[in-house]
Amino acid sequence: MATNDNKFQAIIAHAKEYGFVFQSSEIYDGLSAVYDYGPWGSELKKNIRDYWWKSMTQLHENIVGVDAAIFMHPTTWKASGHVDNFSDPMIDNKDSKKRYRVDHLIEAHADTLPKEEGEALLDAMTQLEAAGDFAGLKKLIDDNKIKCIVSGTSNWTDIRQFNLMFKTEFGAVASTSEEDNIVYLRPETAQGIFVNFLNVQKTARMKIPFGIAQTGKAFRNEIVARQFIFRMREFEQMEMQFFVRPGTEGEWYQYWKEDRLKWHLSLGIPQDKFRYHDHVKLAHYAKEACDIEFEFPIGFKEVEGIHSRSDYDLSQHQLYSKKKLQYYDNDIDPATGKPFGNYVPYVIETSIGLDRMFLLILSNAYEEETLTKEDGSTDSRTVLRIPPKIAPVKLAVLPLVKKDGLPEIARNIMNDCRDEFYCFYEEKDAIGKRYRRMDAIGTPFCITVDHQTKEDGTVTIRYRDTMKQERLPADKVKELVKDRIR
RNA sequence: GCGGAAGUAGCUCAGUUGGCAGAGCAUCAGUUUCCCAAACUGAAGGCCGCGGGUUCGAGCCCCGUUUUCCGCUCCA
Repeated sequence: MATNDNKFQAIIAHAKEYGFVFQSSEIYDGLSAVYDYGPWGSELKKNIRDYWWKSMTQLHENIVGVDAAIFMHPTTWKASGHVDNFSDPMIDNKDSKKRYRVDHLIEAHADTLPKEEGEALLDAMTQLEAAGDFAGLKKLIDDNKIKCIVSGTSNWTDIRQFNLMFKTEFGAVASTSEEDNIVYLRPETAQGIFVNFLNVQKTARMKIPFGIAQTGKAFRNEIVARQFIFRMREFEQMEMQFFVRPGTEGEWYQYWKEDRLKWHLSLGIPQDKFRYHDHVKLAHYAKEACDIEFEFPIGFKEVEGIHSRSDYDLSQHQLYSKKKLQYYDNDIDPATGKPFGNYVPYVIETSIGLDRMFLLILSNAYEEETLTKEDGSTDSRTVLRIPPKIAPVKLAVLPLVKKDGLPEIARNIMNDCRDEFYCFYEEKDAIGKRYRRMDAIGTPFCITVDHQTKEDGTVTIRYRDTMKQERLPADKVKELVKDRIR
């Protein structure tokens, strides 16, 4: 475990040193649990996103995309349950360090009292809650001598609001009734899909079963921040909501559970680094749920969730918006011989954290390799074995020396290739050093232009993973790289 | 949120009893160099985390604060 911790620290240091991930606002001592992506990090992140997007939309005829706004009508979050379920006052016991929801704490105490006293206590709590009177609630806890079940003491902190969602004000001019103006930064992207369900279904003429994909930022006001980009206040999700006929959700859940793991394996990540974690405790709307977990240096952790969400979300929006969110199914039900007719579709969700996927790729790619040289001495190199198709830089073009016309030839090759994939040109320092620098950012291919190039038009191609070299005609380079990054 | 440890150049670190701010690597400019972190010359790079105190004098001692790391807690 100690070595794995070291590996995690090494990956974080490497990510910073080579321009993948920086702490946000670092010159102001940072902002907790917020990170920025640097030159190679933003390229890698974009490539992961593009690969996911393409495999979802372009390669599935029955999945289309949307790009919904981060701001949504506040009622969205009442319908989804985020406002009521995740904005409760919290209190900590100073002795046991145990944190409670205030209402749970008081309700538990009320259960131990005679019926009338208990109800009186709950009435008092409800009134104070409605008034937002935290001091009053604290006094209620003190007056009733409510104790922590762990420590058995009444040594409580002040009551604080637990805010899952970031709040901000909508409109340039402050309103007199501030509640009217509150909007939230979305805590998940899924709701942008649900509220657009009919828009997408009608305009793209989709027939069930079909899916809607979306990538985008989401925001959660969590309490503490650790574990680098694994858990962030601002993060990016890649979600797909798949709408199915009620009764078929079980088979589609199974389908997506398997299909999503195949996607991960298609990037060449070893299967034994993954496992499913089936949820035993389900959310009230869920029928089935599982996580795909990856073995990070900090242990097996969730990367992606597959959830069978029933018709909960669409039904909730139907209820709150008073708009029908139903689908007319023309297919014939073999049981009745008539069309299936109108219904609220069931939903299978696949939801993957882009930042976690980024960390997965980095964790799997990072290696400190010990090499034995020809003379028997040992050397080390740090290499990122990023799958070529998502590597930030695909090809480095290197003149062996920066004279004798070699840079000009290299520039021509570079210009020929840069339209097709990301290329990097460098003529500084010895060739070995340049190879190692490319290893450190995960560039899968380097070609070197030397004096022989001037005679027969061939260059050396050097492979990142094996460090092997071979010669090939310069005009074959583009096709070779294109083939390897498919 | 609680407890512990640490913040000196981009990175890794040294800094004597409290007395001129240092090294290696990396960076940049050159010279040299025909295939795996080569050599040489030169340059640049610092509010010693921040604020206060003690002192003739603080990177070093004292207090506070902040950030990071480790452990616990939390994580719909």
